[in-house]
Amino acid sequence: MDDVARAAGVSRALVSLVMRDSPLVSADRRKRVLEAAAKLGYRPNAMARSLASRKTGIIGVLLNDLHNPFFAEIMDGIEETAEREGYRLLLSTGGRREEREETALEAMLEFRVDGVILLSPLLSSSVIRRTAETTAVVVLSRTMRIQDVDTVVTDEAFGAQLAVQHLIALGHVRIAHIDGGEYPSGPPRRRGYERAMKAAGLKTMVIPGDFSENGGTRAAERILEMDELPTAVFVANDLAAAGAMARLQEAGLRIPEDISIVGFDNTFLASLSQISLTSVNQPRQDMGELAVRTVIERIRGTRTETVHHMTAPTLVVRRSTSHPPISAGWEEDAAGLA
Amino acid sequence: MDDVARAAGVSRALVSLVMRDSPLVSADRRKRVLEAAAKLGYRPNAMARSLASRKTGIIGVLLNDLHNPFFAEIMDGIEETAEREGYRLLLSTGGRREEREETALEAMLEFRVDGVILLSPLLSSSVIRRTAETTAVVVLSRTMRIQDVDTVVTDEAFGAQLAVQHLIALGHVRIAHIDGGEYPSGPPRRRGYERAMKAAGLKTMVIPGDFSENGGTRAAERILEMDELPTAVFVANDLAAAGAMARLQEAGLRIPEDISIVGFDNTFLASLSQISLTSVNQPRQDMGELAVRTVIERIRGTRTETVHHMTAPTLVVRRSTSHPPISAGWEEDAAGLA
DNA sequence: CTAGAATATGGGAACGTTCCCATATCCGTC
DNA sequence: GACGGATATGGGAACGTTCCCATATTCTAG
Repeated sequence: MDDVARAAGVSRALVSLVMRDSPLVSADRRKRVLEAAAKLGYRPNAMARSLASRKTGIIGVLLNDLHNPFFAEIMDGIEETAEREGYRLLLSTGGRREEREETALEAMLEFRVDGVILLSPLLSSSVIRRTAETTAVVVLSRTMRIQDVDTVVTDEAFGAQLAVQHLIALGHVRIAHIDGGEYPSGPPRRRGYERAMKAAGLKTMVIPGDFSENGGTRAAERILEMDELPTAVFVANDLAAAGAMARLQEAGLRIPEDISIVGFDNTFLASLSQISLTSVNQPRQDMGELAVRTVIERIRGTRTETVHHMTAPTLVVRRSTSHPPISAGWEEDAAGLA
Repeated sequence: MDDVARAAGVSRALVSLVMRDSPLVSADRRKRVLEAAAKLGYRPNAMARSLASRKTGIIGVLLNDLHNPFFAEIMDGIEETAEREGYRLLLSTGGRREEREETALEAMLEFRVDGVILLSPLLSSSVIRRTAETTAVVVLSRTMRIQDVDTVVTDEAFGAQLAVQHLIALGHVRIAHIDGGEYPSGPPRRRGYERAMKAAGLKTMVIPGDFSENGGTRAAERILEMDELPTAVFVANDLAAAGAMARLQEAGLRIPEDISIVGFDNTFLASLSQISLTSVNQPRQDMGELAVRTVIERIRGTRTETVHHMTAPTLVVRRSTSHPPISAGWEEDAAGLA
């Protein structure tokens, strides 16, 4: 910077003003400075800048898992909004291990990021709460809701209700649920299923599962052993739904003629033509955008009370759902199909 | 830091030594400093540290596309190796647009990262070459090979040959190729196919395509119009292969009984039980590791000549390939099967 | 013309570290 | 019991910016 100032015949302070394109500098000088900078290949040092200005203009994003396409779409929303608001992003990954997440968070804080967005963190809420005392923090997760920390969550139970209501509207009565176990998202999705079934006066059938393809396959086997098969299955996520579909088809059932399937998350998987799965969609991009806005409000001090945002999912209907089979024996439906 | 020094009754320099856990400080003082730091909630400022030490210990990674699971696995390798070597990562995404990639790269350079890894960059090679003049740069890409810049690439043509040789070994003779068009990876994969077919004295059949599911579907339609169907198809990537499979099955062909399919990239897709696709696998994690090692060599100055690493793919065989149908009429194969 | 405001520029002290060198302390040795 | 050599500690100048305030210059109006 000194060199540039010398080459342009001005002071360091003026170069600084030009580089931050302040309006206070005359066109003449600005041009001279820019030319000198270009000739010398000068590039401002972001470290020094942040040190002197006591802010970095950086929002740290802690991703727990790069493999999950779910986060990629959230990142789209985050990136776009951050760019528009003039913030830079510092991504970091926790590799699905709490301990590594902690190190990664610590590293971000050492960089004095202005704010942090935690995507489905594994971190304990005490660590998160402590961090939030000194830095702007937003937790974006499917369910976690931490007192005194801003959050953006999805109304998972509502999503599950949408799925079940869709099946009921098609005429289904025997609707099973392959659940997601005790992972954070499992319980709310199960709860939504139970609530919608009860509201319609139907009997619930919950088959334990997890969020893996294999879990779906195993649960499908338990369904095949049942005396009277369900005509529809709501599965806790798309991957398990794909596993269940494969197993049911292998047993000779046609989808959706013999049995309808609904998934959750509307991942890339659901859109594949081999699978074409009706699925609950979360507004991922919007969630990312909301997270950025929320953290920026904190950074700028525009808002000081804690806020909990909740986004509503929608249902994307594909070829894996239709009316129940006539042989299932409900007169109304049979009539409806004729 | 001053506060910590005061609280521990030592000098700032000593605190600095303790924080970098230098062996020169006595156990007694070290303990006092650490206690004071903990009590005051002191966290070293990474910006100031880098500024003063003139190095950041950071390797920047420019990802062009978070959605592509391909990169997630490369990142696994990169993360693990970087951690082991004591480097931190600064991730950034280019969102598949050259101009945004350029901004992102510029931002990293402003942070004075010690080195940069570019994953399948869209950047022009002149920009990359210019960057490499001042900073350690490694380009990890499927094909791009830039003069004077270190690269890690996959031998894509070799992968294609593996696929074709596998089909030939199974007894196939009429083997078609749905290609990837002019995207960087299209030509080398096509070339590998052609080379392997010619080496076996077989006639090539190339159907133009792209890397999308739809492209695969359309190409499959062209195959269905052929007078004599091929008994096997090698598709330029998994996604297009899935599209082609769906269309061929819809036309009543069984896979692999009537027609065998091979994909490329061995993505998550290929492993799904609905698809179970034989596919060419790239050693992604190793590629990530290699990229980190290569850039570190440059940073440390252990090596000054340019190096081009090439990694060899392997073939993962699944249920989408088997012997050609007997009705295809090649005596030897029929005999072999009997 | 000139006072006073507005506009541009420059000077120097931060920012929170590391690094180099100087100094203080402690050993064992002859 | 002084002497060299380790071993620990401290002091102060970097690092490359921004920020605050002072000063120089230009403009405007009376």
